[in-house]
Amino acid sequence: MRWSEAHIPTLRDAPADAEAVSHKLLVQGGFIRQLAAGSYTMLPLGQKVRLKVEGIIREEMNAIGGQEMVLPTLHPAEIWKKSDRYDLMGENLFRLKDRKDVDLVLGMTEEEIFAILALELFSYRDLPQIWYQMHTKFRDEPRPKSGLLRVREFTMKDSYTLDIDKPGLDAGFDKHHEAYKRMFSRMGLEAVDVEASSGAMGGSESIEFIQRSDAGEDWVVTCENCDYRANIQKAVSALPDVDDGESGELTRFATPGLRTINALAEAHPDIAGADRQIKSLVYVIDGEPVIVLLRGDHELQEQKLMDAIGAADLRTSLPEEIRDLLGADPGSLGAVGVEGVRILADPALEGRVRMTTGANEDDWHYKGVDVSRDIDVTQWAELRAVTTGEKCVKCGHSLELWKGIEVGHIFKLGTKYSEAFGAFVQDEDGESQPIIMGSYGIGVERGVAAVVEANHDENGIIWPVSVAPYEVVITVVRVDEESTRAVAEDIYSQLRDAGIDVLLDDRIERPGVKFADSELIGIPYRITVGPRGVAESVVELTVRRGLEKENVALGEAVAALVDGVERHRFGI
RNA sequence: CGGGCUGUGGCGCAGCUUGGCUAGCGCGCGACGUUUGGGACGUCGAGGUCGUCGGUUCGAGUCCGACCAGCCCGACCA
Repeated sequence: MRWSEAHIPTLRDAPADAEAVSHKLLVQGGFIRQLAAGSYTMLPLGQKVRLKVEGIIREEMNAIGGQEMVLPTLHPAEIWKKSDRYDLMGENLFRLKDRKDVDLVLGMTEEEIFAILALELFSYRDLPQIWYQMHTKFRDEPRPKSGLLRVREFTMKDSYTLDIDKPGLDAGFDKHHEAYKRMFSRMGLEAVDVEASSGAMGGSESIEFIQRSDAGEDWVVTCENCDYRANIQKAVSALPDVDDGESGELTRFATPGLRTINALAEAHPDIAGADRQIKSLVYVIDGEPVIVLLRGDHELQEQKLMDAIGAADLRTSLPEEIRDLLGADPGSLGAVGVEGVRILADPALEGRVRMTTGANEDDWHYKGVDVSRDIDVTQWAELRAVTTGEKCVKCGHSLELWKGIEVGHIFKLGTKYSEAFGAFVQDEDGESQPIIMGSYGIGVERGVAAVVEANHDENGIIWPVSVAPYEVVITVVRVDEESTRAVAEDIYSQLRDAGIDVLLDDRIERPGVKFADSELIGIPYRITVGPRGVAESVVELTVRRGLEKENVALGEAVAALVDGVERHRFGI
């Protein structure tokens, strides 16, 4: 492409409120434009990158036997009602009506539709299958943000495995796991695979791929020593053993004005250090009140609570609801003797004695609480949030907490959707079995943004060759100079003939502008052709990463570029 | 949904407190000329329903109200 004929609207002034670097650089470089909150145009440059990312994903999906198709994004609401997700997905699901007043939704993921396609499978002999598409997904996000990192309309590669049994599912899952590692590495990411919560998708095992970045929204826990890594929504840690001594007598005592864990701990350090208190929280989960118990110095990880109950919706209780339920205000709450309410407790409380907790009467607490004796725990579940420095459950070394971008997520779904839609096949014995599904997603544009977050410097983007909009830019220093121009044109056609994706900067601009623009938009190789070099039969080769320059003899330039590009085209 | 902020040529902003007549600045854009190995300069020029609606006023970009949109901080996801 000739730059003079291309639409590459670079901007010198960045959007002032662009928080994420990728957002700023993609806008400045003329890759994307915002239309509305969470709605972006891919300009020619952006679309080229997107297509390259899709190409990598497609190659790796096909390599594991994936078959690409395209499903509708406009779905009858009825289908979503059938899988129960019409309600489950809440406000995030875009809903609309057609002219006949029929309820429709815009697809936010497509387990349902693929399960319906699976109705055409009848025998275990038809399995396994890996089906996928790359298509638009719609999500009415409460808060789109950070440019392409969190949007309402985006391209997702979503694939689904269909298997007759658990080993089949495991195999399909592992294939995806490996394919995902290759994809991310090929596009220039160092995404880490971590244990994750399955959330609203349903399913058992799940792994997220997280690219370390402060622009991200996910917190990841990793061990400094071993291979333990998990999303904070799932992460666990080892706690030092506690010796409370002998169980004692349950006793009420007055605590006027002491409404917080800290206040109580300060007033009664002997019996009520934060780690000797029971923190009692009241939530409303899917409409039902639930009491959540944690050690006083621990914080609740809400996703764990959702997962423990298999809940779709969660909120903290209102003060008046709490008063109706327990008869006291927050600050004096507890679960001792409470009946008829679901009580979840964190394992850090298991077996603890001589604990302190609220007595469900304002300004009164209990001491000498023996958890197993005094509290009727309905369900024990990992609920607390891991913090930095706690110890790894696998090896005992310290855990680190860091922030990243979720670029991919793979789930073992099970039979939820096949059962809902009746996707059964006959097994070897002629028995009808629900197809076991797995579901695997990658956000394409988010991937593009993550690449930029991970590959840039103060001058702009540094695209890996594998996803660069152009692999080489030829910067013509003096377009008006006949001989210079002729040399540039010659290199241009040679590179094109060699199959290189090349951009010829033939704009009538000063050199400084061209250098700056080529660095901003991040083309990995630049060949500078100017009268000075041409006079000596050399051109200047610049590698974007590091901006190191060297003069290359005219006759060798094309070969050097082709070699460089081809060595990095399939990943760095 | 709660909290904070913003809306003025394509982009980035000033003007608003203290209404006043032709609404400015930088970048970008067009023409001409001089320039051209790191974001040039001169001259001329094009381009704006001041987010929308309503109100106050002789007069509203400026004051008041409602609404809309966008951004940022908190609860969700590729």
